[in-house]
Amino acid sequence: MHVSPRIPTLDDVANAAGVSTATVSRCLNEKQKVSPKTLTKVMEAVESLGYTPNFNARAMAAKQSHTIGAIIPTMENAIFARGLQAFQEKLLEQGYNLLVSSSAYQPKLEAQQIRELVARGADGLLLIGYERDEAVYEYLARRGIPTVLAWASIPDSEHASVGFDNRAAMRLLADKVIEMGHRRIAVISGIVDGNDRAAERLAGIQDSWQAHGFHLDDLPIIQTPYEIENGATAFEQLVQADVKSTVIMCGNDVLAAGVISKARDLGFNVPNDISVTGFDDIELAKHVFPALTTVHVPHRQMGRVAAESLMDLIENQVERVSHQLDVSIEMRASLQRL
Amino acid sequence: MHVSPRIPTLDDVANAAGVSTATVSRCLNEKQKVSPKTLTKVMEAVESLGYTPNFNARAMAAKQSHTIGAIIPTMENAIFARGLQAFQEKLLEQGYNLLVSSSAYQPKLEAQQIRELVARGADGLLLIGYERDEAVYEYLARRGIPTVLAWASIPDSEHASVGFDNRAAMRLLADKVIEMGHRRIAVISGIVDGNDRAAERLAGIQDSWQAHGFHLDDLPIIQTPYEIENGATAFEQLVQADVKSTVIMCGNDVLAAGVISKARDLGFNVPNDISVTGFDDIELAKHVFPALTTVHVPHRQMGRVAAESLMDLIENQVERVSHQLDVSIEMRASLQRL
DNA sequence: ATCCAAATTGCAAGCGCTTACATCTTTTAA
DNA sequence: TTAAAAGATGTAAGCGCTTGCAATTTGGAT
Repeated sequence: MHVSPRIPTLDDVANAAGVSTATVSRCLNEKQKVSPKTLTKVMEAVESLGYTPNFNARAMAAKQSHTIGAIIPTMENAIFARGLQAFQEKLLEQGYNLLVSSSAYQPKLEAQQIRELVARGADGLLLIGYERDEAVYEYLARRGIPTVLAWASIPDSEHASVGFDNRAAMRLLADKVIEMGHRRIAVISGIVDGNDRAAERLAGIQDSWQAHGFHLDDLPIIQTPYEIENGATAFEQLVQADVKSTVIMCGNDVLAAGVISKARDLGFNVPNDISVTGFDDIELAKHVFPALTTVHVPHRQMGRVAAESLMDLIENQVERVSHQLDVSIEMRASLQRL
Repeated sequence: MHVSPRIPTLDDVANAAGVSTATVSRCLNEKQKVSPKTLTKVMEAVESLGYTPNFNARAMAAKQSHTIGAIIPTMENAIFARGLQAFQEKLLEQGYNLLVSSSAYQPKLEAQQIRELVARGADGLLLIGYERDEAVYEYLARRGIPTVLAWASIPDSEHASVGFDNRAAMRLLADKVIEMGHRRIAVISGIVDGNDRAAERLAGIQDSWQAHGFHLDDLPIIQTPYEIENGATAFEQLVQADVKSTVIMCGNDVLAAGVISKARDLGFNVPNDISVTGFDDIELAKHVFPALTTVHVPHRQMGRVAAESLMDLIENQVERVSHQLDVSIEMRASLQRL
């Protein structure tokens, strides 16, 4: 179908401009090392030939790709969108490109994609959370790939990280819920297995619950993947199982949105009959009805700081640092004093 | 910081296994051309060295990357998520990888990212919609990059496409709205400029409006970027401008969700006081209250078919084809008979 | 004019892999 | 037993670019 068109190379440009490939390369990468005259000449040739540098060749020769890889658990909902957006913007400022892939919350897939990105020559990596096979970290260390972990705060300081304490944050919210008089809480959590953020959030609720003198056996918990539909289903199960709670605490806003939706379908008035809380404070949280009480996460700041940290690791070879960001409780109508 | 660890190469593996690099390469790519004995030997070496092929080198030598690039207008909301997911799944089945970037609805940025992906050696491209500078298409043609356009049906058949007729679909919905007795419609559209889907959807409403004998001057229209917050704001503007409409037709579900949210805040009962419609039928549509009447788009099918078409273009060098998929109107509670 | 440092350029060696082609082994069939 | 076919492996030439180093030019300063 295609007539295999000849794609212009550095050589072509060099010939057209009557200089060596080295000079052309310099025009493209270190303009200041080239005389203005030559620069013009070369750029004209580039222009008229429609030359675009071959990325693979460039990365191979230069041994760096100016590319950062990020692997996020999902693109299906907006959880990571804003943070990643900020991350990318910051990277672009520094002349780096971002390659994103999604692991669908599957550690195996994530490991595979890490290798893929490294094989593609990523100069650095952004990973979500800290819980993963030790072999993965070893691999990264062996290859010397600067990596920052985000969306979580890391217990040990073995890795660079930018995030917040999911456990403490959720505990804060749970404390507030209990303070407001709630004594029958049900939890709809994300799948805890292989997801440290979900696990910590759940633990935060449990911490609070126990600290207030309650027994873990009296805390109903459903785990389900982060999807709006699953939040709805989980709530329905709770109702069918005749669990009487005054508040549903959800592992994130997406689940909470599902709960609110289903609750209304089933004739519950939120928050009069039952309160609901979320986590993340994604855009949706303000727009469900009633507006969602949730934990506000500084997504954009996290993305920005993560980018800066990573740049530091890569370019300045600085030591790993961990940034712990502050979160806050966003009180909205979905949570009512009992 | 890093001690620049030595990363194993094909050569290392070859030495370790006592064979030539060519043989190792064959073990990795065309096992059947190698004796079982050598294969084992080589694979062991690969294993013990922790070898991972260098993607850039491979792509350069083989002149193909087994990588497909996709540029979508936004990752911020779920509009493209499901379709892209299906697209990727299909690609993986065929041994291809997907590189995604987002153009933020900016044609300039899209053009730049197209070059970027091509420079990275993408074997093919998935683009959204058809409206773009002719120069871009020329560039693609010149480089011989197989491309399929999705989420729209293409008027001419110059390009391969997989999508649906946004205009006809929206017109169908508008017809229904008018049939249900609505005579005062207000439109909250996406930004039409540089977005053919948005433009066609708007045109679809106008088609219907005029076909029913109304005058375009009597059809209030607000254009705003696809964000939930913007839908809310736009509705507020409509109210403040004292536009009395019985239904708000939105360019997509995200805008509609914002409208529903703001309408409630302002004391409107949807759909009793005012009806709302969307487009896309993303997951959220079922879960807002009242559930959103919208145009159902077969996202997953579109993704799958797009992948198949692209594979065909690339591997079988078949001619371009256009697939037009069927959409349907999803009647839900947000639209009420007048 | 003359010389030297600084500024420009070119040369050529890779970067890590694939693959056409040549070479060497093994198998098969007469 | 032997020659030809088939199978397995090796050789080496790139793929398109960057970059250390050498060669050349330029621009003062003397």
